[in-house]
Order: sequence, then C-alpha cells, then structure tokens
Amino acid sequence: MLPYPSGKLHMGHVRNYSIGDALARYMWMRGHDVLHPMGWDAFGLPAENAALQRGQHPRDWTLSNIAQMKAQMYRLGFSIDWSREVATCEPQYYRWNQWFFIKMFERGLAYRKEALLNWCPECGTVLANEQVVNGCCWRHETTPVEQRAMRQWFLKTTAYAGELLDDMKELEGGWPERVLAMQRNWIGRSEGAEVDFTVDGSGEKVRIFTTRIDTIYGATCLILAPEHPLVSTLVTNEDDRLKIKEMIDATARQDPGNIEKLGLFTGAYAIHPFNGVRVPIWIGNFVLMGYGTGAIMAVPAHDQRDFEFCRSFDIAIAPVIRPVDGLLPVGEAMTEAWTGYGIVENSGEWSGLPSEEARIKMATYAKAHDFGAESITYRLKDWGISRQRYWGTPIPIIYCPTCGMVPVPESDLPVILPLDVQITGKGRSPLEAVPSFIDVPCPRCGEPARRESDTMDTFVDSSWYFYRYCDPHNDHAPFDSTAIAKWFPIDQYIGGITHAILHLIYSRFWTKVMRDLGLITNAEPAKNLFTQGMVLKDGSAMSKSKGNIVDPDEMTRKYGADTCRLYTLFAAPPERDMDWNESGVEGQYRFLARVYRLVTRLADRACEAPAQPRSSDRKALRKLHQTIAKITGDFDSRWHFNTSIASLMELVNELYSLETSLSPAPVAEICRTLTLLLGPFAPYTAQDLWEILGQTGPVFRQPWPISDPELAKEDMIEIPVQVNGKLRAHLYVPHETPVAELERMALALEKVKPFIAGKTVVKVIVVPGKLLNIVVR
RNA sequence: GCGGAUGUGGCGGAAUUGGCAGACGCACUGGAUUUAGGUUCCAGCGGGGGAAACUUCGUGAGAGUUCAAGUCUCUCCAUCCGCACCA
Repeated sequence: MLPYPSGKLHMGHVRNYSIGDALARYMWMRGHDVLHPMGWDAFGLPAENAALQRGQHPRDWTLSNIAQMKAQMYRLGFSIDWSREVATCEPQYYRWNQWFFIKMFERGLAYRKEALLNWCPECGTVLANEQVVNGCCWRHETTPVEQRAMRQWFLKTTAYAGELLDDMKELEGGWPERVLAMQRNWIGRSEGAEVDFTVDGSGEKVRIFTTRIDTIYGATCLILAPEHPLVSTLVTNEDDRLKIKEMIDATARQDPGNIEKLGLFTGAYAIHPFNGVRVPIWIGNFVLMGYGTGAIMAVPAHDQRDFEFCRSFDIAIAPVIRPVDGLLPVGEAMTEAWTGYGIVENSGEWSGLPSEEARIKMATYAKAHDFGAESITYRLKDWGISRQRYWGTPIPIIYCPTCGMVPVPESDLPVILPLDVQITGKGRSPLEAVPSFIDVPCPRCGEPARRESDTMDTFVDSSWYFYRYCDPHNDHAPFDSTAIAKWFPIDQYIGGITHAILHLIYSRFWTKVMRDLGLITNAEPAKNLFTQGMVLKDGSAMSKSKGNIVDPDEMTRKYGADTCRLYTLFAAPPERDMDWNESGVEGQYRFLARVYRLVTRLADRACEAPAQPRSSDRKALRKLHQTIAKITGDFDSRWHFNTSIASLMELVNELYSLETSLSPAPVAEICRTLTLLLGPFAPYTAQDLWEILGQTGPVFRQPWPISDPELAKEDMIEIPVQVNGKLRAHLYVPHETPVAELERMALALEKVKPFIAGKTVVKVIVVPGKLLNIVVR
C-alpha cells in the first residue's frame, strides 16, 4: 500500500471537461483566440499514479507521462491547446514553486512553527484545515484525522484575509453566490474589540476578544480555552490539570455542534478594567484556542452560550442592555440570553447610550487607557503546506546549526527528489532516510547541514498552474508578465464546488502574492467562475468507500467517448447535480448512431442528379436554421447544453421524417451544418462525419454556422386562442395578420362560440405572434 | 442556529422576457421488420371522465397581484448542500 493518492480520471472530470471543451470548441469556431488548458488533475495526480503503478520514480514523471495523459485525454475526445502544454510535475515547475516559496520566506509570508496539526494516518501526512472534511481526510472520507504537534511550514494567508474578503465585491455576479458565501464564511471576519483583564495578584494580562464591548459591564467571569497558555500557570493542582486534559480529549471525541459544556474554576480572579470588580477566571471547553485570543469575557445575560455556561456553574447573570422598547430583561429569572442591541444600562458613565454608540466610545476609552482597542478577527488560518510525502515539491530550506534556516540559493534550484528512496508509507517523510538528499553543506557557511525533508502540498502546484500555461517553457522566470497580461484575469474558470474553499482560496491568495511581487497586475485570478454540479450515482456522490464509481475508461470502451460526454451534457444543465443512469447513456449512444446513419445515407443522396426543389427542402432548411439559432443562443447565454442537444435531436427526428422526400440539392449543406453543430459536443463523431462528407481539416477550426432568420421563419404562425385565460382553439395565420383581423377570426371560431355565447366580450388581448385572449363576463 | 440552493409525469429534465405546462431523452405499451431474441423503424404515453370528439383537474401547500402565474409578491412545508459553541 503506497501513501499516494489513487487519483484517476472520473466522471466528475469528464463532465467538467465536456463543458469546458464544448465552450472552447465553440469559441474557436466563432474565431476567438482561446487558451484552453485542461485542469491540473489531468496532468498531475493520474500521471503520478500511472507512474507509480509502473514502478517508475516520480522524479522522472515528465514527458513520457504527459504523453500518457495526452493519450488518455485524446481517447476521451478532449481537445487541449497542446502548443502551450505544461505539466505541474516537471522539474521546471518544482523550480518555480521553490522560487516562489523563497520569495515568500524572505518576506515573512512563509514561516515555520510548532502547531497541533491534522494528521491523516492513511496518507501518513498532515493536512491543512481546509482539507479536513467532517473530521476526516478529504481523500479518505472514513479515516478520522488525528491531532499531532509538529513543526511545520505555513504560508501566511491571514496576511491577505481582509483583501481576500474585500475583493469578493469584484467577483459578485461573476462567481456563484454560494461559493462567495462559503468563502466569506471561511474567512469569517468579525469586528469587535480586544480588552485586557489583569489577573488579581500576579498582574498578568488576559486578553479577550468580544464583538459586544457594550455588554462588558455584564461580564461576570472570564473563560479561557483549555489550551490557553495561562492555564498552566493558573492551575497548579495535578488533579485539575488532569481534568483539563480530559476536557480536551472529551471535546475532540464528541460530535461537533453538540458538545456538552464543560467548565472548571481556576481559583483565580481578574480585575474588570472598566469597574474594577473581581471576576472569577474559569476554563471552558466551548472556548476555542484557535479563534480570537482563546479567552472570552462571559456575559450570560446577553450571550446564549455564556448564559448556558453560567447557569450550569451557578455564576451571576447581570443584564446591562435594555431593549429600545423599554422592557427590562428579568435578570436572575431569565430563561435565555437577550442578544439584541438596545440601550446600555448599569454601566457607569455609559448607561443610557445606544449599544452601537457605546461600542465605539468604550473601545476608544479602552484604547486611551491602554487596556484594549478595536480589533478585527478572522476565522481564516494560515495555510499549512508541509507534507510528509515523497511526491511533491521539496521545500527549499537547509537547516544549519550556525546559520539557522537558509534558503537554497536560486542557482541551485530546482531541488529535485532523490531516486534512491524507500517508500514505506509509514512514519515520517521517506526523504528523511535518504542521506544523499538530507546531508548537505550549508550554502552560507559551508558546514554540514540538513535539508528540509517535507514536500509541499500539491495545492501549491494548483494555485498558479494556469499562469504557467501561458508561458510553459520559460526557464528564467515562472512566466513572462506580458504573456499573463494577454490572458488574465481568466475569462471563465470551470470547476467543481468541492474546491470552493480549498483551491479557490489558495489560488486567490497566490495571485495576490504574485501581484505584490510585481509579477502580474491582476488582483484576482478569474473574473467568472462556473461550478458544475456533481455526478451522482444512486443519489449520492461517487466515492471509493461507497463503491459507486463509474469508470470513464470502461464506459468509453463500451459506448465511446462521445457518448459519455454527450450524456454528461444532456442529463441536466451543467450547474445542477446529475444522476448517472446507464440507460440514459444508451439513449445518447442511439442518438449518435442515428445521426451517423442519417448522414452517411444522405452523403450518398447528395451525389444524385439534381432534381426539382421540393417543399420538404424548405421544411428541412427551416428546422436547420432554427436549430443553429437555438444552439448559438444556448452557447452565448446560459450554457444549457441539455437543450442544445435536445434541439439537435429534434432536427435529426425531422430529417428522418423528411428524408425520402428531400431533393439532392440542400442535402450536402444540411449534412455539413449538422456535423458542425454536433462538433462541440461529440467531436469524434463530428470529425468522422466531416471526412465522410469529403471535407478536410479539424471540425473545430471551421467557422460556426450562421442562422439565416429568413430561412428559419415559419410561413404561418399558430396563435393560441383563450377565453378567460383557458385555451379553446388555435388560429393559423400568416405573419403580418392585423390585430383587428385576428380578433374577428378568433371570435368567429366554432370552438370559441359556445364559450362566448350569451356573454359580453369585455376586451380582447392580443399579444402579437404569441397569443390571443378573449375576456368575457 | 447562520448561510446558499431546490421542489414540474414512473424517471432525468423543458417551458430563456408573466403568454399553449410536460420539448428532448429514459422507462413502459402496441405495431412493423425478424425463425426467435436483440437491433432498427412507426405510433401511444400527467391524473379523472369518455368508444371518440372532447371535457375537467394539474407545476410542494395556502393566499395575493393579473385578462393571463411553473414564472411575480407574501406565508408555510419538505429536501439537499456548506458552516457551526467563531465570543
């Protein structure tokens, strides 16, 4: 069992690529310059995996593996602008990852610290907070992560927390609201104040964070997180220390969101900085060390959690906010906290002020007296990027006993992975056991030193791969800035919702860092984001643990790549989740076969001697041009390819029924156009038909067909006739029939007469070309 | 609890700007072709009533606006997703 992901192209990818590929092909046919690289997944994980399966060393995963990936993608019929190909696992890419890392290290944006980290026993590595899903690894959904204290490398995403949040304003409209909502939530900005309480006796300060400084006179105790550094000095009693340890363990075991409130009195008191009152210092498991300062003031009267805590430990409840409508909270008789804003009372000189005003004035006062200040807290944490894996970019740092942490000189980049490595999947990084890699001289003093053995999270690679695509063979910089200026920000990024707070935060962060390094000018990577729905099987997301995986390779062998792609586009609009249903796949297979038979038959027909035009020709051309208009409209507005494909099916059905009565003249044009329309969705079939029709060159380099409104226009229009909003009849009339004439005809209809007989026609509503409604009373 | 969505036949879905509800496909039924099965082709297919013409009800529930509501407004219900003791 190797400690590597068994990543493989799955149906979610196929759907993702089908959407992007259809769009790119359409844009090409419309004459646009499109850089259409497939996602990082296409190059990264599966290539690594394939290499491992063949027993190759990942260090050599370069062109041969890209070639293999190419073959896989081609087999699935995806087009990629190969002239700009790049793979994130090539040594050149390692080099620029390391180059960026050193730039960040020099600016304090990359740093190393000891921290409790999420450890996945299955991967044998640590994970970032964003990569933990329901307490489990994002790759191993049933393996709970463990907490381990380790020294690890972090990137300072928190330095950009405010900007990451503020710049979302520019993404509104272009990004799905739910992704923005998830990111807002994840960044978790909250405005408040920090206030220092002094420990009575020792004089030590306890800093707390609150969003409701206006309630501070209602603080009846302080509560520290069990992990708070002050706990060890306040609690000296062995029994209590044991209890605190138990508290931490018990909290970790429980279901999040439903954790029993545990508390312990430290025996110490703190001095309230506003009124000098001594308040007890408690320890509570509901206070999180990772948020704010890890300590709070408990205001039981105005915070529900504090209320529950103080109730169960018999701590005083002191209301200090009165609702504007004048009703007082009832103090000790309260059954729940009152969390609204109102008028401050029982609060010394601030009594009588509205909450909002008191907040500002009290924070100003705290600052003037040097015991606090306004403060903004974010929930976002720094991104832990160390991984104890073999594959991945080595972190370019050397530890020297005298010089400390020394970055690898730029001339020595890239640091590449050693070949002589034993991959056990156990314990620490496999690189630690490779002396030729680990033991190096210090670049500064030349004395023996040790190389960092951790490698970077692969989300580092995915954070900027799309920039490298613009200039993949550059060997003196990550890319040329002018190449970026041409393509960035990305006009349209397409991805799964699963990356809403992983990849999409990291890549936004990376973009801002690169901008501050002066490499690019855009502050955001992508103007527009489209998140396609998931591919479900039997109502739930496909996953290895559930065993409901549909293998694209197997489907391709059975039905062909075009069928799979067509089905992923047809089964639902792209933003919606779709259920995988194999009989639906067969429907698409039938459709493609039907098109193929039709076009090959008609190709022979086109060669027949010319004949008199027939009425069927007109009908077929009309449907053809209506279909062009429909599909063009779908591409230009909403990407509902399910309706595009439905309209292609309608066209094919119509051509089937007209087939025998068509004259040879329009047949060639109809076949060519049908093939071009099919091109973005089923490129293999389209290319095949294109050649059968005697044409040359790639279909997606042909101009997109243009709908002729005259040919698309119906001769006669059908107007529904309603009486009091109920459908009663239809009128078949020429286009420019005058309104008065329509009214006269409608009122004279045999089917209408019984419904208006004996009643007064109040008015007749005519919506030109649409409908006619007779209102009677 | 907070946030984001969604609700239409047996199923996936269509109705893009308030204007014929159910396009297209799947499943099903019948017919043609076939020794047979499969394939292919043709037809039917929301519920009730009717032999049929036709009629009536119908877009989670209830109200409202309108000549007209799946679509707009309000109230409620259900489901899904994300976050969740965030001070």
